Amino acid sequence: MVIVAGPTATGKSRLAVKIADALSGIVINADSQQRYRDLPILSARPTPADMAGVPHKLFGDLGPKDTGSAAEWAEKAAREITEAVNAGLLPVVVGGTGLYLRALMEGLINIPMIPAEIHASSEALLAEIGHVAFHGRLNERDPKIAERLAPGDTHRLLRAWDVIEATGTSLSVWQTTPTSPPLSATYYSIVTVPERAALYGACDARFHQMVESGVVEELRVFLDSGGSLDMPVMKMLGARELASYLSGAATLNEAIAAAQAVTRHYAKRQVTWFKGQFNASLSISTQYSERKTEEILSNIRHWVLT
RNA sequence: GCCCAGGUAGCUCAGUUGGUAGAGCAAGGGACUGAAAAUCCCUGUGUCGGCGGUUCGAUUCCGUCCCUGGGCA
Repeated sequence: MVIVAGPTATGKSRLAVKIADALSGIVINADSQQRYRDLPILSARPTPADMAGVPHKLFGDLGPKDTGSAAEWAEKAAREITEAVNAGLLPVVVGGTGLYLRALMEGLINIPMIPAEIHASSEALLAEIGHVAFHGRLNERDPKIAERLAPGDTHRLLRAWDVIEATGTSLSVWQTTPTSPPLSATYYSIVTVPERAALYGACDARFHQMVESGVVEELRVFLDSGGSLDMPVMKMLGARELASYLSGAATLNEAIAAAQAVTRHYAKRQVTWFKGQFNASLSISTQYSERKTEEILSNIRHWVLT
């Protein structure tokens, strides 16, 4: 299968469609936020026109209150991939969520599901005693993992606590167990990493484009029809910023500038991830553009043959 | 032309009772093993508007000039 990865706003979706179109494939989403059914403009989900007759999977499979996870996604993706291959189609997985791609390509450590009550009590404890004390407690239970975690690192602290509570074994021990991917496959992976100024320019321009396409109205309608700020969808970049405009706390221009800034920050984090955590078959050092299509396709064809 | 208030980091500003300066944001680097568009960690030299003067020493005091905003003519 083919993987198209890279930071946001680099033209991954268009490239994926080109590849799928040329090599009779289907596109499978590996972007955590584009899985949400709501707010398609804000998540930069491909429009029906963008999809250009190519089948697209795992776009919009989550409701606004759902929380996805890398492992759960990887299993779904593995099913879609198997199905596609059985139908004689080339799976083209596209997205910027690095952890999702890792879960698919390498697998995650095989820890049993944490019971919801345990996670809830971990959260309650953290809320009650605060980060520093919580980190201290973790250090008593599981010093090996605690020393690697910053006291402010909410998610990882909770995860480590959940794991020791639910399994009695340190997450650091679990992390030494071998991982295995949900399916065995070979990958041709492409990563788009443009030079910084171009990347940021693209982020800014794309958010501007979203405004022209009606994101503000999209969010207004969502919030007016039962959506609220504490739902998991609202971690979409720009959601809070635009909401503060809608509530009158900021001007539109301020909201746009703030949303562009968080988008840039995210893109930067992605660059760091793909640089350090992802080993690509082909790295493209600019935005994707139509002119590169032939070269990329011939690389893929060559890979298929070998 | 006159009178105020300013001119300090990319931006908004603090500050130094004279010993060459620091916050927020921006920016840069990094981490990442079932919330990942999440969650974190690290990084602050800049002719303190220009030129003179006083002083051992001036970003700080004095003079002058330039620039910006406001007011009066």
